[in-house]
Amino acid sequence: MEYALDRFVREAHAVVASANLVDEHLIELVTPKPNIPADLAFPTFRAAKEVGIAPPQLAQRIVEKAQIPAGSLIGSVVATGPFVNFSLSAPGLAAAVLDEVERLGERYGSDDQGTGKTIVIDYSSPNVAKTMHVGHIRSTIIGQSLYHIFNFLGYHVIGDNHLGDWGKQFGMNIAAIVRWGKPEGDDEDAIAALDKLYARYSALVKEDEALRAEAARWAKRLEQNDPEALAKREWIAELQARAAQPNHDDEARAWSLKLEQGDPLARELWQWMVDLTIKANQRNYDRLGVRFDYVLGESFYAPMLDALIEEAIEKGVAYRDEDGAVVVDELAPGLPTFLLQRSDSGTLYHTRDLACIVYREREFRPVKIIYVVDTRQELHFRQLFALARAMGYARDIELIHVKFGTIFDQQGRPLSTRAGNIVYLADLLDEAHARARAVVDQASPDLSDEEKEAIAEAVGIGAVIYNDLYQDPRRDIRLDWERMLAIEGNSAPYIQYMHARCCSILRKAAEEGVVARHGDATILTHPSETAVIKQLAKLPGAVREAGERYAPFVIAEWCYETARALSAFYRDCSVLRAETPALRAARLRLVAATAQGLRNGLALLGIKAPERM
RNA sequence: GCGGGCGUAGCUCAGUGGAUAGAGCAGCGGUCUUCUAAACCGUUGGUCGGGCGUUCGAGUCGCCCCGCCCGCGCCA
Repeated sequence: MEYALDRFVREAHAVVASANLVDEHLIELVTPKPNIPADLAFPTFRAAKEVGIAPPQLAQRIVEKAQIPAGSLIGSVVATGPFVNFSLSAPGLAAAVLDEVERLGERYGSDDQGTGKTIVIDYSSPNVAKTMHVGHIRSTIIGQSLYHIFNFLGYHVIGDNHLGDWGKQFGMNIAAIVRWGKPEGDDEDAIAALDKLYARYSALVKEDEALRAEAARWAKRLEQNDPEALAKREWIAELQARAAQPNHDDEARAWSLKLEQGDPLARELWQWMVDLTIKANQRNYDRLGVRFDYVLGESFYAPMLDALIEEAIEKGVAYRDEDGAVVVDELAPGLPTFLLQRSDSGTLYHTRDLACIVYREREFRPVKIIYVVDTRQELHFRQLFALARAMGYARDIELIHVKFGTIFDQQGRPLSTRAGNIVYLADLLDEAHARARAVVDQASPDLSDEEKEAIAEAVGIGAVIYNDLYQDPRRDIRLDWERMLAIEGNSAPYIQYMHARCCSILRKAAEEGVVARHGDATILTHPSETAVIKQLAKLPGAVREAGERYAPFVIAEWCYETARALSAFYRDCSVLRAETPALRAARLRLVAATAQGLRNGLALLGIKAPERM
């Protein structure tokens, strides 16, 4: 699709080309820094070298030969040293952009580049039988935003919540339930109880590990004829005997195997946990505006695994070692080996993820599969992608791991039940809501309680979402409530507030019976007006860039810049008390368009835009 | 040891080969009888971790160091 700025770039390109001084392939246009009074620039350095004249001379000659066609969006072309600087025609841009926004409405900024193509996004993917905590928020929020962005770019997007509902962790859960009994209570309570059981069981596993490690240490000292060890011979033998007994880890692994093999009790407990978790998570998803097209957990792929393991062996990318484990050796230089099957015949997550790729390829024929997963799993995905390719799968699919950093507590420690520093997602959202509510109560006491609640929810949740989307997600982050729930400065509430101000103006205009529809946009030439219009014009490009970079923060940045531009306009240009009725009408169109643009941008982030705050 | 990531203002971060490196927070000083003060204005604050190189031009690309984080076959 060609938007106003696309046309501007095309026209500028044509102007340079038509001077017949430089080759097409040497024409690269760049966006100047904000302090340069231009909207597009052609740096002539490389072309000048090719042509054999000094850059400033070349720039000068291009400008001399430049012919701006009638109706062009180019307002002026000047040579500034070695640069050819193009400026937009403010009236022309205003007319074009407002027209586009009004014509496309909530589709303004969308594109058709993805038409007919499918993208699968794998996001959120919490573990079953665990309460969702802040650690799950990043994948959920980034994934949902990417869903909106690619959808807006015209792709058919499939969102899949790849639940962690299989594997040894369920062996642990089941073993714990068998040992200590099935928790009672409602969904959330039962899951909280399961969290505790799991922690209790892992502690035992850790103890076992310590025991085996100690036994091994003494065995080694014994081998080396260490005097102390020799003296404690009997005690060591007893220690080794204890360590050699099947322990909690073995028990868990056995239960996970039983689960895979369809043991009725294991299946029943597993199903109970899955249902429980899906129900409990739904409330978080509803609050965050997160929706999935599929919820296919790891268990879904279980029936495919045996055949795939055989296939991997037949194709020579894997082999069964002497213990019976199926091993995949270096698929590429420096890529560590990994397993597809345990020596006790249980499967592993690589196996299930491989099956998942095969399934998605067959069912959805996507052009991309995007995994929104913690950066710590980088190696896993490199191995997985290499394996899929080595087996001949996903030849025409781009496999993409969108990585993000880990959340640590304020002291920089990992979040863990043992450290007791877990922050649950629901608690975070509640706190965000409460803080926003306090501000609403103070700022807008006249609103109904119902309206205040809705605003507090939109603003509080918006703040949380924005906090995860406003920057490049690769860095690790420290849990900081003040920052996560920020409602000032570069934050969702600021953007929402500017949107609400637009709505307020439009509401008052409607009350006064002012009609905006036929306002002449070409009279919007005040610098603050032009700045807002230029921002609006940038949305389509921001959406494309966000897609190319898998980076919602590009949209967040656009929203913030737009809100700031609106703020300056709000300060400099009165709408309802504009100097003339024509100006008032034109500004009303601009305000309506800005509100629309902000709504669209926020929607791509998954953030609501209340009309009042 | 090998692999990945990060390092830009006191703090959190933009800056994807171009012109004088930008925001927010925090600090300091101002602005509500005027379309919502969740706002606005002014101001303080930088050896872009260090070095060498490539280039007309490097925060950005390459190499080498330094620091921090993460990962590396029977967990996910």
